[in-house]
Amino acid sequence: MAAKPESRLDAVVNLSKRRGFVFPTGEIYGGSRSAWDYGPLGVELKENIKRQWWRSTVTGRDDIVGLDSAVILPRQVWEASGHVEVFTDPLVECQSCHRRYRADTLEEEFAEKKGRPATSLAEIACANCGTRGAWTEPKMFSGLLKTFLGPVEDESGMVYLRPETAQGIFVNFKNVYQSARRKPPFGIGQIGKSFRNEITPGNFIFRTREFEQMEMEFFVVPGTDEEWHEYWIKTRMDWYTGLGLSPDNLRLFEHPKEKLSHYAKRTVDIEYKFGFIGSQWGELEGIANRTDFDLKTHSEKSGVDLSFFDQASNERFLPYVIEPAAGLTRSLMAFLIEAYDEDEAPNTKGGVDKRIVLRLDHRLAPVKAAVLPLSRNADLSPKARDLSAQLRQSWNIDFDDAQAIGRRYRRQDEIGTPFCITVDFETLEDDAVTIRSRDTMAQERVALSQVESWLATRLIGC
RNA sequence: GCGGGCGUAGUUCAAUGGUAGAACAUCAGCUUCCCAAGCUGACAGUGCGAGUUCGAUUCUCGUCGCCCGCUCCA
Repeated sequence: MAAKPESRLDAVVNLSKRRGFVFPTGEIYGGSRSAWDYGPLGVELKENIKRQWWRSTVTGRDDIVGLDSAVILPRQVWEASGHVEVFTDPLVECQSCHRRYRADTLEEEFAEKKGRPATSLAEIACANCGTRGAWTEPKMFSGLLKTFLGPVEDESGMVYLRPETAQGIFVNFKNVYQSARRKPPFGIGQIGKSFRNEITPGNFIFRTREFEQMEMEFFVVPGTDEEWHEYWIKTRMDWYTGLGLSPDNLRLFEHPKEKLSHYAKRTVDIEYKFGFIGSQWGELEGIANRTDFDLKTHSEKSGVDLSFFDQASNERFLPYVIEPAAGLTRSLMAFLIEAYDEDEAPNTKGGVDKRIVLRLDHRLAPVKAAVLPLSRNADLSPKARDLSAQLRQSWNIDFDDAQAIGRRYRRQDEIGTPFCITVDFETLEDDAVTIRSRDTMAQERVALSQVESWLATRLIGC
């Protein structure tokens, strides 16, 4: 492989394509920049990330339960939540220099500067080229994706694809706390796809129109919200570092007050140093204090009282919400970039070769172990196949008997497989195999009967 | 969406107005083969569409996609 990775990011994109982690969607028809497809290894990695999130955020706790709500919700949900309004901006373009602006922003800025509202856009000059009033007609741009339900494609059947999974949680708030017998502080977690009509998708899988989120809404007693917010910022940060992201590549970004979302009192992003051209850093997760905005607006608009009755104080209250909202596909990208490593390994010619290793946490590795007969051989192959069939009951196991053993090790290194189990000619005599570790390349002789328990103690949490 | 750049096997590159070649990768075979070994062979490409032309991968236009810069980014 003639590799000339200009950056870690490029190297990871290259590897992803080559080894089947991520493919461009609809590639044979020229592709669609809205999304990416996850190949055999990518889907395993993605499932592993989900599993870790679900365990740490839902099933591993006694104060959080799970939910899987629909992608398409009643239209009123998005009208109530404010998304229909906030996601729709009137855009105009300067016909002289082609720069685009939000029409409402232009008017606001004009009013601020002149101390009076503009009579029309014609009065406003382009900040870029100075041309006055050369604006195109304002065009409404909506960040929400639409589709139609029912037999007729008209306004009445128009529905939105969810731009966040959170609203499915809010509208089910009462269902969940009653059926699951919960009271604040408690949370509801959900993993699923969301859709946003991004103007500029890009940076590999970083920004796509179809993406996957891991969101949790944590409902708390008002007044305790700020404390819980801090708790979740720390807890979520620990999750990323616990699965291998270096603290050096992570940072917190506090949203400035004036730029907060329509629902938020305070938002802190966890950012990862992706190495993009320009800003380097990209958001992995936003942790927002959504106050009681959502429950309040849904109570008002639906007519269903979503407040919670507290028997101790004999009062009803609307819980505040702390929301850690993580981008699953973004974290997948971060884990890949973090894990990517090149080191040197001796070759048979007495020199050294570059070795590409994905140093993924064992819990995230798509393949946990590979069973490799030293040689494709009537004695070794069946023995190796039996072993892999046995281990496959517990883990995702690869079997490979093609080409030289050294090459097979390198192939497994490249996809982050923690262990390679080699069945060799001695195995026929001593019923033992060699287990080689990805990170150290060290080998250990283990009895066939002990292989499963040997792996089990090293693959805890997988 | 606008402006600029780019699009040749899986990857990295080459060549040409007369329908493309290499390396590495992949696959098959041989070799008792422990860190990308050797030998033999195989698969495989001009993003897509139209136009000009006797003939287009090459020229032109459109389209799709990628990269950079704007606009947007809950």
